[in-house]
Amino acid sequence: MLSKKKPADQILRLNNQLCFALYSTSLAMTKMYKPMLDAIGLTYPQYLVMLVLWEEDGLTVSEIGERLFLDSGTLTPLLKRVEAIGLLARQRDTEDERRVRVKLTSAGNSLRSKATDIPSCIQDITGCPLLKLISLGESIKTFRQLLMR
Amino acid sequence: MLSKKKPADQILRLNNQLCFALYSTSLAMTKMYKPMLDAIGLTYPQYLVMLVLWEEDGLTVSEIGERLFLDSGTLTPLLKRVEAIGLLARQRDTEDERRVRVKLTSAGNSLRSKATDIPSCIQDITGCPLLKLISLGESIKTFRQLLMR
DNA sequence: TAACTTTATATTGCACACAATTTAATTGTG
DNA sequence: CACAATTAAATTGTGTGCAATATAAAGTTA
Repeated sequence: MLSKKKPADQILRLNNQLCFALYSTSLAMTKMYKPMLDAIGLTYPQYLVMLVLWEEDGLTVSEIGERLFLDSGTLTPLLKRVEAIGLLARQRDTEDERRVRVKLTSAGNSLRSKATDIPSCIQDITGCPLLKLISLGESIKTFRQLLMR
Repeated sequence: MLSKKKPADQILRLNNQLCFALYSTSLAMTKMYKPMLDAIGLTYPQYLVMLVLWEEDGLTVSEIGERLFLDSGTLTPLLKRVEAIGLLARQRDTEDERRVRVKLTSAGNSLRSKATDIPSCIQDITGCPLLKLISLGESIKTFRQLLMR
């Protein structure tokens, strides 16, 4: 009968599985997106910000951060770059001068139609059935909830 | 009856699911690891390099890169930092001077025992059954294979 | 209302990721 | 053997992530 405790080798390999699987697959996903995002002039995190604003425009920096789980140290310079390419405008909230509201420009709104084609490419490239992709996404999000408790 | 084509809203939200689930969960995982890795003085990518070397010591930079899916632009400075804290040594291969072999120091080897405790913390923190974690890891790795074809 | 606390964003510094280029060593070819 | 082509790392430059700190506005309290 085998020992109940696994040797360090196995434990460290097991560890390898989930955390490294997430890490490496996330990077691989970003690489797969890159050619498509290059075509519309965005990086992946910038694309995420646009997705958020396409869902709800005029959010503050921290509201965007809540949705993407990113803080101002990441978002402020990122938003400035997206502003520099003309897709959004940042302006202090007149109600509360501490807040900065982020609004899409017309160019930012127009870009949405070009981005619509991107998602289906995951299916094309991976050949993975839609339901499988959805199911995997749900499992990962459930796990994220557990991690962030 | 509903239209077969989903509106852009839904498509862009769906897209949100898998790619953003991976991205945000990977970052959440790294944050969860941070206190444990701080205790042994490593960042998460540095920890990955140590995992690789604990499995097989004396690899070249590109061999480490193949296992982690990282290139020299990422690894060279990272390895220099880990070398600076005394866990490994980088030396040109005498057979082929283009290659740099990375070998653990005794401190690097000793650290292994301290790292053994880390993996089980995922189970403790998430309260997720081991088999579920393994299964999720396998699904993600399968998907990674499809992405990297 | 002046002093203190909290809140929202910005800044700074460090460590990745990665594309693109450079440097140096090795291999392949005539 | 000379020389072009290939290979392995290193370097450079840009863009994240994030901790820690700074700044400034709003809210709170004595």
